[in-house]
Amino acid sequence: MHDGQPQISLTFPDGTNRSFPSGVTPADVAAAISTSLRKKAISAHVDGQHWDLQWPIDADAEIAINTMKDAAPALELIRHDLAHIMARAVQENWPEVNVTIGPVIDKGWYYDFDRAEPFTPEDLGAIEKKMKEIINARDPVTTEVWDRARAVAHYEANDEPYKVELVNSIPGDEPLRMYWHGNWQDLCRGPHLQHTGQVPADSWKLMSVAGAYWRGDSSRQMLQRIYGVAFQSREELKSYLHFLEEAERRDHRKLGREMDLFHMQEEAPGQVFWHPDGWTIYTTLQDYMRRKQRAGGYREINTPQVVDRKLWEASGHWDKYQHHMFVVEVDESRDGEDDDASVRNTDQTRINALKPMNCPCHVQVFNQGLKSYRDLPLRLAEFGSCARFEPSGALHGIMRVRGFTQDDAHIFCSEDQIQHECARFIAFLAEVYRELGFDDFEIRFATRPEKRVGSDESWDYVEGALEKAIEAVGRDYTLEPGDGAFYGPKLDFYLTDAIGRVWQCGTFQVDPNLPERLGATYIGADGEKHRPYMLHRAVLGSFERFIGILIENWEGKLPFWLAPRQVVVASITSEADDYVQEVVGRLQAAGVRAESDTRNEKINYKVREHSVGKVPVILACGAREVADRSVSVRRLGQKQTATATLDEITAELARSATPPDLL
RNA sequence: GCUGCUGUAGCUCAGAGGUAGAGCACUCCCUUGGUAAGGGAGAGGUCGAGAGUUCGAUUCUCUCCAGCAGCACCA
Repeated sequence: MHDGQPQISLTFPDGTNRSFPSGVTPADVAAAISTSLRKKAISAHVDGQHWDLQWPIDADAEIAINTMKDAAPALELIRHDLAHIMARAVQENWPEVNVTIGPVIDKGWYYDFDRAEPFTPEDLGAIEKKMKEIINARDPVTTEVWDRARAVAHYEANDEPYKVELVNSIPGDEPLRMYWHGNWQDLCRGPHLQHTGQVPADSWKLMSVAGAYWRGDSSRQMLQRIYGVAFQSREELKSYLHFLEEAERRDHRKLGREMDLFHMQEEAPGQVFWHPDGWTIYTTLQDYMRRKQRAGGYREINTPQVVDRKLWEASGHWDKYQHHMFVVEVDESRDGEDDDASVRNTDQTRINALKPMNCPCHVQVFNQGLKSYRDLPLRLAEFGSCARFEPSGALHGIMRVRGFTQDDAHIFCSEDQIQHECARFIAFLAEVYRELGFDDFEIRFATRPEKRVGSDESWDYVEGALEKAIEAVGRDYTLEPGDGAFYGPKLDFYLTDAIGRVWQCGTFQVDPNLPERLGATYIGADGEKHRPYMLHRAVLGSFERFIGILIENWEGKLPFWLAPRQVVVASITSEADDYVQEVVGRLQAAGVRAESDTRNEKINYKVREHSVGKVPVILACGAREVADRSVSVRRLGQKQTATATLDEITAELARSATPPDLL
């Protein structure tokens, strides 16, 4: 900085500005304000861009200096520096390991390595130890801009092929930036902290190691990815680890087994064996949806499971979706007496597929008989059982399965009815979610993708209709440009569960394509044939997945009307056994799912067992209750008990057992 | 599908080259007990499937199946 150097003007968040020599760094700027700010500074925002304290500024700009009090940049820097510190620790422990990339992600970071042997949990411990040494060393972080040839030469000399590929893939007009932590060097966009000691020593943790493809491409090298989480304080780390434990406690696979709701087994991977209590939840939910849909103007239908390939060829699924379909070959020449599959007559083999979706079948229903514009909108609903051959690694409990049932419906309508049907659907979905205990949901609006069919005018119209529909019901949405289906835009509906996790359940998709492929038409007021639009829509998504979400949301303690076992009436002494049976009979007659427990066990034992089993209400009966025809009421999660007369409790529980739409 | 890990009693898990063990659950007996586990006894397993090495495999090797984590997938 000498006299005569060009000056630039920097504007601070409070609106004041000061002049500095061109090439000034945020570190200099902070120092010019105060020595304490220079010490506390971690990075800056220059014209909104996250800026390293060491990077020069050479034009007028708005500047804000960040300290650890600015949570967003602080977390980004901490996590990003930890990624580098981890990579350095790995290479110091195992110099032969190749480094690749290590970005910041939600809650932490990861770094991908190429190493012949897998990292073990013990290795993670060794890496953490080394990382702590690096942090304690308070190594200064320095940076330089290199030219491409130097960077390539450097990485070729150091035998780092992934870095060479990265350098070559960075656009030519972007500067290549090198960073050093002590002697360790990495190619990095930055920014970074000023020295490794600025990373909090005890608010991060290495979590796991797993495989990941180089550059996310399943045809390329599988690398080893180490995940870490990091926060600004130890308390935040602890509360995150607590959240993970909470999620584990709620795991529907564990609760499903403990509550005896369902099981799965090797012979039918990705498919659910529902037990009586689980099926009670399922049918209660399905009965509810059936009533809601009937009241909402839908007509329920049912269509075949096994359908000839001809229909799938016509719908386009055979081309685009075949690898996800269960294909069934049937030898039509067999007469049913020959059970030897090896004597199949291939000339007469007919190829069918289990339906992965209901839409083509629904068009078949629409296509029967001539439809008039007066029939529109025609809302056809089906609890459609579908089979999809999901990749084995994608399966997850009852949440991601190969056999499932959707609360599916297709609305056949004219173009000018789309907006109204969309608004009507959002209101319908909001009511269902609210009644099921999810008060809030989020809408994401996915618009036209690069690869698509249909004219721009048609996309303009349909996207406009959806947007107006969302506004008409007074909802916010987030835009996801380019994420729509190839045939039309869609809305996806996300709900948030009790511990803040977000689940996509509902969907609403506009489709002019399938009616065209399958030749759906209706006669308009003008007497001519017209092509209907088809609106694919679901509220729950699939029953299997939604029940999984319900179990995890409520930690198995479902609302009374959905609880499979609502009441257990337990005897305290065997002298109350007859009375217990009478109480159970009264409750069952009132529509409550009640059962008795007159086993030869103490009341403590029974209370514990049914509490663990998540039964919402336990009614205990001993000599006193028999004498005055009452029950002792204990509710799940409450320690104290209350006494109620048999009449009172029957009326109250009958009301609690009533589904929300019938109250 | 890919990488890694795992598969032993209904559940949770221990174990070792010489044909297996705990706790809970289950059955029976004693106990009639007032709100989260009363006491005793008993029964229960082709150690995921197949092949190989070995005198001998549930244990070691290979293949397959399934599960778990992540990645990829979720027109």
